[in-house]
Amino acid sequence: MTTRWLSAAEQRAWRSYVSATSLLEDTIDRRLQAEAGMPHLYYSILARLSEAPDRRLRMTDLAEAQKITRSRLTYAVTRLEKDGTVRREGCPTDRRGHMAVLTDAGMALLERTAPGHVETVRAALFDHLSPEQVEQLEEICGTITRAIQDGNSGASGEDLPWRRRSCSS
Amino acid sequence: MTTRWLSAAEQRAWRSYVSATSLLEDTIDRRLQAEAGMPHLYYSILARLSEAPDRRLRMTDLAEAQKITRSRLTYAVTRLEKDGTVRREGCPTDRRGHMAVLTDAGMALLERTAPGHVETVRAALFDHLSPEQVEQLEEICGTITRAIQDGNSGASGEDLPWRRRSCSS
DNA sequence: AGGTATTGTTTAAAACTTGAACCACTGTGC
DNA sequence: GCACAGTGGTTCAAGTTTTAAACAATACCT
Repeated sequence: MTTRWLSAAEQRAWRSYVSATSLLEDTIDRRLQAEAGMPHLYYSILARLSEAPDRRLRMTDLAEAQKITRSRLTYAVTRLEKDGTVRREGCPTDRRGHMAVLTDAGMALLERTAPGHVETVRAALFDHLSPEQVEQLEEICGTITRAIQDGNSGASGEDLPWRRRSCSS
Repeated sequence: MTTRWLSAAEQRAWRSYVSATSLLEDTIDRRLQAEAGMPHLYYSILARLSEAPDRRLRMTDLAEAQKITRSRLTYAVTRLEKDGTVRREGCPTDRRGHMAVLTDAGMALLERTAPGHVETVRAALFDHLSPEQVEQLEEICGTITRAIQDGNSGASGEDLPWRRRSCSS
């Protein structure tokens, strides 16, 4: 079967996408590192916890929500625990389980750094997008997510673990 | 000054963006790791070289194009050289300089793995987007890139180096 | 009970990033 | 010509992160 290469328009869009996302991720990481002392992944773990009922989540659920391996999450939470932003608690209903709990210090850190983070996101995106574009963005990203998740459970059947990590850059 | 939080629509779009981009980057990395034996960054270095005149680029230019530090690029190219996909050559016009050159083996690897890569990108994006959405995506990503690049040279004046890495996840 | 699947951690190795120091060379001003 | 600031690129050591493969403890099923 012969390859269906990208059209010119698709290539332009793809390149634009790759550089924009990588630039933006760098920008966010830099800012978060400076102000919260942690990269985006760790910050987003805290943010996720802050929205969970009782500010706590099972390790496995958290890993799944963040789409990372449990091993990786264990490492991350260990570090966050050292920072004092997260605490582990045993799970009452399942003695194998552990909950990651956002501490008050963690919540305080979020409250202190969220404005800067939002400012970054605004400056990079929303201050320059029309309301229509915001909707378009959501729609497109939703499509991407659905495409990947359907594709994954379908074709290869594989789930976790995964490696995170013209020829379309 | 009080924080301008994200509107509901902006939050939805932002979350959608974050999970889509991270999922997609994972998917691409996994596939490229499996088929080309390298993560996306390295692959994209090869791809970039393949399009340059004479399949070669000055180290600094390459670093700038990829938006990474020279140090990081040195590391990457060293690895690619071990793989045999890139070779270093001295620069004829500036004896300080070095060119990274895509080898025949590197080109062959690209040709062998590009179809799979394109397939990944198609399956995740373009097979599910209308032509209008493709244009919207390009436009939005262009806006992001411009916003970040203008913002960087303006406010803080800083350039390189940078650190690569409710509270908006 | 006995076997199997989950949960989460540990471990050791490998991959990567960073920042600073550094050498070789270039270009500029005097 | 010659100091001298600047550029191009690498090296180095330290630190961070990721991975895969065990592993122990517990739960679930029959």
